[in-house]
Amino acid sequence: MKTMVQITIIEDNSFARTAWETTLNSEENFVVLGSFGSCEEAFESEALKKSNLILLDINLPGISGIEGAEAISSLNNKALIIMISIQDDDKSIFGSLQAGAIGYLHKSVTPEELIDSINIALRGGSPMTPQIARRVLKSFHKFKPKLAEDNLSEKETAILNLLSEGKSYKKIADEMFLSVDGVKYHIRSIYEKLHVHSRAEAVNKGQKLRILSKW
Amino acid sequence: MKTMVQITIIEDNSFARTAWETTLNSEENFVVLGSFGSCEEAFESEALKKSNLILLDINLPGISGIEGAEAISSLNNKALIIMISIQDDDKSIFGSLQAGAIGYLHKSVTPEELIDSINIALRGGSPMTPQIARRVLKSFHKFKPKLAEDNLSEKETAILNLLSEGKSYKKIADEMFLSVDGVKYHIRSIYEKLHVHSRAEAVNKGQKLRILSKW
DNA sequence: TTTTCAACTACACCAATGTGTAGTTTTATT
DNA sequence: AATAAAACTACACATTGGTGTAGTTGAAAA
Repeated sequence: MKTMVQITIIEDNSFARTAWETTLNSEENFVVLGSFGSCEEAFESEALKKSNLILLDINLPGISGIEGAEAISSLNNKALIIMISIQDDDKSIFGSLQAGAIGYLHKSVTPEELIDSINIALRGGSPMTPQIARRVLKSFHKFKPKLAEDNLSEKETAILNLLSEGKSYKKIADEMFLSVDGVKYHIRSIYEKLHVHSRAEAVNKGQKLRILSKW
Repeated sequence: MKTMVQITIIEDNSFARTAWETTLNSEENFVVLGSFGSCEEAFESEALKKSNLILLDINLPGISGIEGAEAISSLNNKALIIMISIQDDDKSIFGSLQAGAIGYLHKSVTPEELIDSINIALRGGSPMTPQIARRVLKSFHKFKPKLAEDNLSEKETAILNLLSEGKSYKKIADEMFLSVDGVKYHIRSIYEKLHVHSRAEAVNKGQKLRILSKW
């Protein structure tokens, strides 16, 4: 017997659940180990631990799909988690991805698409609709303020980076060949441009606006 | 005449360039407005400004594809930029996405895949290979340290979030029904766990480890 | 040339921060 | 019940940080 892909389904709508179950079971190398209407039920069985792929609905009674994904990935971090949702708001999408999901499908997937998606996941890919992909990519785009004046200058960006490393005014001054008050001068403008009043806030905003590098 | 999709190609390998050009021109609703061997050349022409889609190689002589993407998206932010690359390192991928690209293809794409990808982009999607998608999604996953001890407790996480908002010890103490020294007590452990010695560093690390929310 | 402005330097001052040390209460372990 | 660890509270103190105000300089705009 070939190596089977062992799948768990968690979805509260029983029609959808059984539909997927039969679709997947009719594939040669797929077995549905368990299908549940809630995370709570799933956790009582052994299916989760043995599965190498989990289809997880976002909208579940009790423990939500996102919370579930988090729990599952700490229980069995080898399992690939694919979320299936009717929502496509930022919270659902990014929450899921942060929780460890590697794919995000819309509930309207056809059986063929579902099977393709699972195969993509097994091959190391990330199945998702192009629209979701765009949402995700957008979150990487650099923030472009309307007015050029709102942009930090090169010097200011450099100082913000040093601030983010926790360096004191003195150290920054030394590194940038400025007086301590010169550093303060620039920091004043940084704070003004970012509308903040402390290093911590500035660093936070710098990250969110992708002024500070993230990788 | 139907509305044409106006395309610019920037790719230094002339074989690839002309191959794509002919592929795309043979499509009914695509026109290649210009194809160039470097960003410098492209910027001298009007093609870029008129295009609504740009295929951009990453490895270019002179101005790199990433720098080019940045320049192009500030010149013409309606244009959809699809990167085409043989590299798949983090710097290339995330640099491109940050620069404003909405898709990322491997150079080995077939003509059919290229056309499909362009259509996906035009429909508001983000064409990319499943493997690239996985890389991108991975960057969202929460950091999971080996030892549970290294994890911040719920209270610590809450405090770190307040720190990131620039709140003073006093304010945090009030909000969390603790004494100022109680807050300090927790901050000591936060700093110890994150190996930092200041708010700014802690916020920075918190963001990088995805302890602080990014959206 | 005069004016303007950005880029500094300088000083002052209080609030906030980081850290050492120590004591108390609560919670979990044995 | 005894003990240990975690979760605080408390105090002290040097350092750093944020901000107001003001003066200098050099380069660009009028």
